Amino acid sequence: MFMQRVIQTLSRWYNLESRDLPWRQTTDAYCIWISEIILQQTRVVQGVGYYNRFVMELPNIQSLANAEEGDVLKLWQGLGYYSRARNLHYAAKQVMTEFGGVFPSTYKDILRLRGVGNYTAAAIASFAFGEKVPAIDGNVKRVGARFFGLHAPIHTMGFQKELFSLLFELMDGADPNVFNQAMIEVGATLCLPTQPKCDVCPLAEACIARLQNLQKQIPVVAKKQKPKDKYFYYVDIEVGGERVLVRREGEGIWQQLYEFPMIEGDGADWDLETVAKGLGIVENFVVKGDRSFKHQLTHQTIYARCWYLCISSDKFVLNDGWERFNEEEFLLKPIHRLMEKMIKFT
DNA sequence: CATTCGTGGCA
DNA sequence: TTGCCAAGAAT
Repeated sequence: MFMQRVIQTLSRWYNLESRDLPWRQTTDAYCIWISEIILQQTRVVQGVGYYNRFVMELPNIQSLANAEEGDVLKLWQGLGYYSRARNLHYAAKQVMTEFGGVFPSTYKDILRLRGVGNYTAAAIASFAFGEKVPAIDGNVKRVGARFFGLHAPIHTMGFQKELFSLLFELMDGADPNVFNQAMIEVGATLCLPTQPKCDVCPLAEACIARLQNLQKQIPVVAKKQKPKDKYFYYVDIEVGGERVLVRREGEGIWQQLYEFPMIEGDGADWDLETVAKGLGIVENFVVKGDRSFKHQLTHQTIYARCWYLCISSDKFVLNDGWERFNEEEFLLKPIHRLMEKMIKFT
């Protein structure tokens, strides 16, 4: 049939033209799992280095389950969405306790793991175990919407259910591994949001959006809300050659990562005296520098100002939760990009 | 169903 | 400079 030939063309294109990526060299469910978590909302070029370091350092489920959470976070340093690292660690323990140390091999079982949702479970089940289940990520949503000519907004459940049904039917008889990988690959390299390369696309002859010239109208994407402003005032304190850090607690952003002592402000141009008092610093100090920068997040913009203080003596008493780090120790602790930027300032 | 989680590249 | 958003999941 026509569709069967299109899928053959897709498969042939994938085998000839797909990128050579490290996680495509293995059928080890553990490695594929690590790669899928790393690649959530993350570009391949950014994730590949993290993947190589991660599987080198923690090559199997046992080593990850037995690792310290701080070491797992350290491997994640700078990648963002740090709950992925904590969930990964938690899920490794799940595999040890709930699955007897053997990585689950079905979509249904894989879905039980913390941090593994619809897409990731389908990806692992099809890539590592050949299970027939569509893996629908952002790429496949775009490819599918255009290929089937779906006008529903891609973030809705209605779209998700219809696409799942259509893909499940389309992949009948195909190799689930190759089919899913190929759909993702088409989205990542050809079926781009703007300027899709329809002239070299293996799906072009059957693509509704292309046949009706609707590539600009499909997929229908919801507008994103504007970022809100937040103002963080940090102090970089040096005490006797050591720096002061605080570990973030609670439920918010960057939880369990280290940062300079900070108070949140309202946007007014606070002076260092006010910030220091707000942090409970009453000893004499000397200002060594004053740097500020803007940091973009998904739904907020953080305006951070960093002051570099030198506390004059060893009489300085650390507040509760404050810790001292020398340069060597400091680099071993999990820190995030914001911290790295600040350190470059001082 | 809407928000909240990072980071970096690019038009 | 600003906006967009990439191999999503949890709440």
